[in-house]
Amino acid sequence: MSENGFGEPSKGAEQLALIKESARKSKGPRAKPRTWRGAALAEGLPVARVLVDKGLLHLDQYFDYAVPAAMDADARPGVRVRVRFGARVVGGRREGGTLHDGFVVERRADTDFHGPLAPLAQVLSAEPVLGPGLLNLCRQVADRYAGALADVVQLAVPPRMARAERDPSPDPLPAPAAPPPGTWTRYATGPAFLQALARGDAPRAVWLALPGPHWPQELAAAMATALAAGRGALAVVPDGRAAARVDAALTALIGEGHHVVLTADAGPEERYRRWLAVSRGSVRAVVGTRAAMFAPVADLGLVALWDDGDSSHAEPHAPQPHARDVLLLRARQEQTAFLLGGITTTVEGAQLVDSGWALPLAAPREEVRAAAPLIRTVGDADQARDEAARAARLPSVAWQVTRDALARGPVLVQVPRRGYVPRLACDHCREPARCATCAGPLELPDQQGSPACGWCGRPAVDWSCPNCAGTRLRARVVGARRTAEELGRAFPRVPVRTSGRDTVLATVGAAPALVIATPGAEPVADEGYAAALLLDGWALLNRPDLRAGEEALRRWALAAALVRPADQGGTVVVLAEPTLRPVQALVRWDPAGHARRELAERAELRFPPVSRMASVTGSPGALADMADTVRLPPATDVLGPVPLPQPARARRSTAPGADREEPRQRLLLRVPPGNGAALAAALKEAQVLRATRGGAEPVLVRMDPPDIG
DNA sequence: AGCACGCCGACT
DNA sequence: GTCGGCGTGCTC
Repeated sequence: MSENGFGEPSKGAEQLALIKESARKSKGPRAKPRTWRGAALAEGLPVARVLVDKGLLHLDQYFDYAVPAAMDADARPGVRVRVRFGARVVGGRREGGTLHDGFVVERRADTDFHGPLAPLAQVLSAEPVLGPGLLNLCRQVADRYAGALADVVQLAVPPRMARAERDPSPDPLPAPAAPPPGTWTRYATGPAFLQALARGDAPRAVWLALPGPHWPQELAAAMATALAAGRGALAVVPDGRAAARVDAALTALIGEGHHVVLTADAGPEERYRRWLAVSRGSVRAVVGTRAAMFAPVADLGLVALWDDGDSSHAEPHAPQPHARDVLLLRARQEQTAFLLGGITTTVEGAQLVDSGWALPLAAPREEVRAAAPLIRTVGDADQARDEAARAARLPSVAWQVTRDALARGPVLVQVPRRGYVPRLACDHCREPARCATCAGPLELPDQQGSPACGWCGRPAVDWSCPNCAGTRLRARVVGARRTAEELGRAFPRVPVRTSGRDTVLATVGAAPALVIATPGAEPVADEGYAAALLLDGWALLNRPDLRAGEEALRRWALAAALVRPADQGGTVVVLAEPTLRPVQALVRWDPAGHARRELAERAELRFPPVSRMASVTGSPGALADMADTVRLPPATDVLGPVPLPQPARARRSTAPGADREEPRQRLLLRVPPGNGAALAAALKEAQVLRATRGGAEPVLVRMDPPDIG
């Protein structure tokens, strides 16, 4: 092995001969590695199989590179490297080619590439960040979503921070003692689930958490039990606030040093430092937000996901994997326990139970009654009878409950987002009002202004409802700030706190206060809220979305779960029709029943998640070409194509020529249960074919699109 | 995707 | 006679 691997004369001559030989087209699948330039190669395993970091489907394969002797020690599987890629052969020389990042996935003695190998340009770091387990997971996620491996790896491996890498990680602590079951005893099968974890088994449960403040401790106890059994544990939660609560609970249970928190607010370097501690096996428990779903926990024994209905669990970057699916893949691949918890249950959660893969983990009825607040509804009929409501935007029940509760503690007011810009609907039939010209939503731009289109800005003159021919408009939602002002005026001696998009409060004290919050930004009250007003009733339910009911129930229940139990006077007033299914589910506090009924309905209508779906988006021509190319599984339904409305985009089209773009259309593909993988594979194959063929316009493929009307 | 090779029209 | 159109094909 030569110290300086490059340019040794005798070897250089040999290489030249090999280059000439290669021009004669060598045969046989196991060619000995040959390389350009006069590099001395690593002696033992001179070939590195490299995943080149280019998110291109038709380059979704490994490339072999020669390992210069000088890089032999560092170029281990999993390390980051830089390689020259895309060079051309001119005469006997390689020219051009740009440097790309990549990962060594394997060291080999030989290659099946029929040609001379380019050498690795550089080993960026000797840290093996993409180990076999993580690589395998990324591969499965890429396949599941018809995406490119490199795209998934980019989501899974954080960017390198050299300083964090230099420092050693702490020595691993011995496993902590198993915690007592605590409030898990409130659930029928709670202790049994923990016992199975303690034995090192892999129980799987869909956990309908009781309302109230205990879920972070319960989640932490499950993790600590897995740790005590000598296994690792991973919990993914929707946001930093939830992560902080589980972190605090875990620290209280087993102290510091056993776990890390992986969230964005730690900053990139600290986050990478913690990630390395996990990757190096120093720490075996992780609490984090979405990206933590890939955390390479050693000997994983439990994966948990909290509130899988929260939209932040859907990764926005290609191929847009959902944390629930990634953790399901991990539970299967790594043979771990699985805990899908929430105040409500999604249809996907209900399906895991329905299929028998997971068991329901729920509390008996009397525990629910002891934990849930009293729910009161105010429907349209009540509001019509209520003169105070018409004058003052809030029904008198809400005023009474608020006044009453403010004597005992804080009151939470859940208001819809969007400040002062209420959208408009037909006063008679409640159909959302749309612009006659562009079908955009009609809005009231300011308090005194006249209604206008939110997309094209045209004023709505002579509006009439296409549904019922009504001519009067009403505000669909009351702006958050306005409600806050009104309530503040009504209770002048009570402090008003607001928590929303820009300023999210984590907690509020036990003293009387009005806490105005948008959905998802509700602070936790130290001793629970005395009452909650849920004011965004039909704004939530009116959305043209398959999940509108589930999502409304989820947001209401999350807010209601912060209120004291009914026997301590906890009351929730929800402004919504009491006959609607999600409203009834809230009143009876039966989110699991709601999810089961939604699931049954989806099954009947052959909607996801019972059937699997993919959407293909592009110009009409490109879609037709894609349809000709793809070899779909036999039982595929092809729905559409339908034109896709282009909201937002139309208003701020900055790209030149954006407006002469063809209208985009969407094709939906639906397969029966069990054919999702075949559909993904077929779409990926067609994408590769089309991209390789050249000249074809790209289309966007998305598995399990979340936004189908 | 980039990037270069390759085979047909209007220019010094 | 050449410069250059972007069709086609490859990237270890």
